[in-house]
Amino acid sequence: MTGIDWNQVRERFKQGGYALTAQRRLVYEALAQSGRCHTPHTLQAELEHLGINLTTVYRALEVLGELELVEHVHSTAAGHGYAARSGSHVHQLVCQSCGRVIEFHHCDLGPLIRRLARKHHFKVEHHHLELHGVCEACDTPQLGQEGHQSEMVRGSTTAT
Amino acid sequence: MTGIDWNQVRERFKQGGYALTAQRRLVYEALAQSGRCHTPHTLQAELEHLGINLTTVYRALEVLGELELVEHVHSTAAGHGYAARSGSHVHQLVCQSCGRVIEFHHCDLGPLIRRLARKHHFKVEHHHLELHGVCEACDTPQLGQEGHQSEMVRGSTTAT
DNA sequence: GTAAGTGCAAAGTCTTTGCACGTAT
DNA sequence: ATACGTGCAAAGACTTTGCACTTAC
Repeated sequence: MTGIDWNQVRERFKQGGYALTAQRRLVYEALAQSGRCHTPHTLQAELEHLGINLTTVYRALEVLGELELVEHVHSTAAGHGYAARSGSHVHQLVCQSCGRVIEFHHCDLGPLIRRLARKHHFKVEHHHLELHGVCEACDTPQLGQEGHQSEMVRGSTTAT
Repeated sequence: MTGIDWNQVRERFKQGGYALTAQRRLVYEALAQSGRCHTPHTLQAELEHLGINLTTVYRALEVLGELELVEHVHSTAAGHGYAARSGSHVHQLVCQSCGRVIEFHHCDLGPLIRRLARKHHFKVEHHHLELHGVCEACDTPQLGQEGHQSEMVRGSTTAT
């Protein structure tokens, strides 16, 4: 259940002029394989045993963001974080309970955008759409314990 | 060009159990009359001459947010900030150049949300939509200098 | 009159930066 | 071989908290 196209990732790094280091690969892998959103902190915690520094995680996320391999998510419940992204025009369904992220591409906002642009003489350049709610697993108690409960949500409970 | 319904604001405070103090009124007024998004920092700068503390601005914004009088905006260009909001289901057109915020209410996302909900068995509870671009004034150089160029954008250039 | 709000200063968080060492190309 | 990347520690930016004083209701 890996699903990461490393050749494509490698290519993306090359054309961006960045080196594909072990750390950057690990950060991306952790994000992509979890299928959830993470904060720099939770990613670092997950990669702790590999000796990866928090600073490195921040820097890796910055590079990955520039290469459009990860996306900033404003997950309201769990604070903000990052999630792996698959394309250039992507939106997310974010589970407020476990942080799971499901991407979708067709938002059908064209008509709305054209209407608003005309009405307000506003040149819309891009948009950000996020849907928040509860995923199937979290909505079904019996399925709820399917392993990795949100690292992210736990992580944000720093010192209550 | 005031347009603030103080009776409604007063009522909102009352039903929320908060006191409508001079400071809270000033913070809301500054936000609403500017029609732009601001950070706590820029708001405080604007209210500096009235002796309003940064801490107070933070606390006022928290209360105003709870009363749904202000909204958190993830304005990509200028960082994140707050903007006055008029209702309970609002979206924003944010000018990346001057921070101007234009609200709109009809997003027509119903069909999309139902489709995604069905497909992914996801219970969508709320959504966040923000459109970013360039407003008429900023797109028309001659009109560009219509007074208050973004306090916010300037503000974020803290120490370069 | 009393509970709630404010200002100030201090303490936390979260992020970024400088520098010497390590490593991918 | 060399420019780019990493780890560590320290600095910076942003936000929250404690406490005495003030104010709205």
